[in-house]
Amino acid sequence: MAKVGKGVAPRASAVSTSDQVVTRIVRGLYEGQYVAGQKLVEADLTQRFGVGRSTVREAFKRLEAEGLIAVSLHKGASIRSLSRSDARDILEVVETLTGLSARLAAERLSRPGEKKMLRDVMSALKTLAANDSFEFGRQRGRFYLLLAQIAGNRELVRLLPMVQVHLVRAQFRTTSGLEARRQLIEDYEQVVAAIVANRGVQAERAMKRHIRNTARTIQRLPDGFFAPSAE
Amino acid sequence: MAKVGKGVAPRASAVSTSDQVVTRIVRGLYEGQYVAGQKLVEADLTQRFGVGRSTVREAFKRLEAEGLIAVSLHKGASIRSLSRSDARDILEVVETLTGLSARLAAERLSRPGEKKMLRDVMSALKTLAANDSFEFGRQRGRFYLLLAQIAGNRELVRLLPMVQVHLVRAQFRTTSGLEARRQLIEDYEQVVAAIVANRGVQAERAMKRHIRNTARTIQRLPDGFFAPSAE
DNA sequence: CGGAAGATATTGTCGGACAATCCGGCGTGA
DNA sequence: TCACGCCGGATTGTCCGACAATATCTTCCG
Repeated sequence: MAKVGKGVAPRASAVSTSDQVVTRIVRGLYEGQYVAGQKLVEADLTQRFGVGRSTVREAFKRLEAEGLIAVSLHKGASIRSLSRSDARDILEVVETLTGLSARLAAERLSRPGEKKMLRDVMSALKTLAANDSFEFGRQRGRFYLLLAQIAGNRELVRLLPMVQVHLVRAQFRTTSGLEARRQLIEDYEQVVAAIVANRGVQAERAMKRHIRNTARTIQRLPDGFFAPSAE
Repeated sequence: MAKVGKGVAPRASAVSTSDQVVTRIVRGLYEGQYVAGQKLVEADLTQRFGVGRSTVREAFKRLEAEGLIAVSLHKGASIRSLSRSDARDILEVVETLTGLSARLAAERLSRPGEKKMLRDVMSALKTLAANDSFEFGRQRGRFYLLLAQIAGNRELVRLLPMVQVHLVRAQFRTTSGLEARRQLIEDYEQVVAAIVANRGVQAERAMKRHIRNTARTIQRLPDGFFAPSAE
């Protein structure tokens, strides 16, 4: 064991530079800084972030594996843009994964702090609903992550953020009006109520219903919102 | 990984060198060439594969995002080894995803060639059951991929191979005796039967039951097969 | 025998180099 | 005018070497 010496500095640098690049790009996505389909030029990012090209390329590899960007040989990286069927496919998967999350969370809710965390996230959502769109999106992501954590399934924690809720959100963020947010919070309330009552099946059903409603709303959008179908 | 689509394959060279490295490492996993927990040293792989270090590092990034290896800062990459709860978590997720796959495949089975493909994969599995363990595993992966394709959900096609069935298989391959393979084929037969009969719910139930059985078998293994729990 | 100081190995990141490939513009011919 | 093919710049894919930061091994001393 290494000499611990004085006050252990909070290891802020437990993240590699390429991870930081990933974070910054994802944040840019959330902030609407990138448009679906937009190209990401290596030289551009190396300069903007002040890092080497290898670092940017490693970040690209990870973002590609996570489905946030598309990289084609000799043509470079671009923000992935979804066709109508892509959106449908993704939301079908999200439906089952978040459903599983909700069910397991209800079945395994045990530690006392967890109920409080749920309440906190919900109240934060309510506060933000009228305000900033960006922070509301972040908080929403935190809600899903919290469910996965309460569910006690690390694979869900790993997979859920990777499932491109980012992207769906980024591409269709413009549509989430104030009324939609009220509906969303109402849906979440039902899910949370079922979870704290340890009713797994009910929580799963409520969550799936919510995702299906979201999917229906998105599918009603005109073609202009989607990339041309790849089939 | 790819190479399953239509007959026309004009993109023979649509793979970058780092993708080839990924493929070779995954193949090595299937072949039992790597042990869970084993370290992957960059210099070693650069020499063995005759590629540059950046290429190997990019391959690592992707393998890490897919959950096949674990990379920690300044300590390098190693084949991910699963604790008992990791295995449980992964199989819970696999259960819902393959269940969804089976249900959608049953609901959307339409093109006539698909029934034939299902039959072909099944007969190939039966042929291989008594023989090579490696090829059997490959064919098994092809079965799941085929279901996702028939389901017509590209996100499933993208996610399923990433869900580390590889790893579960690599780590617990030794346990899959001949009797287990017969049982597996029987389970698959039921799934296929439900799919060609367009009975979605039934197909999903059969598939989930199969995965649960697999999980139960794995959980019965002694502690020595697992990495020490990370909680 | 334990543990600390030093030596060695490995990784993280940068910068440069070069070939392969893509893309946009230009000229030519119909 | 339009189609087509060629050309040159821009961008990517990959390799190499360099160096600092960190981890791991070795050795020596009390």
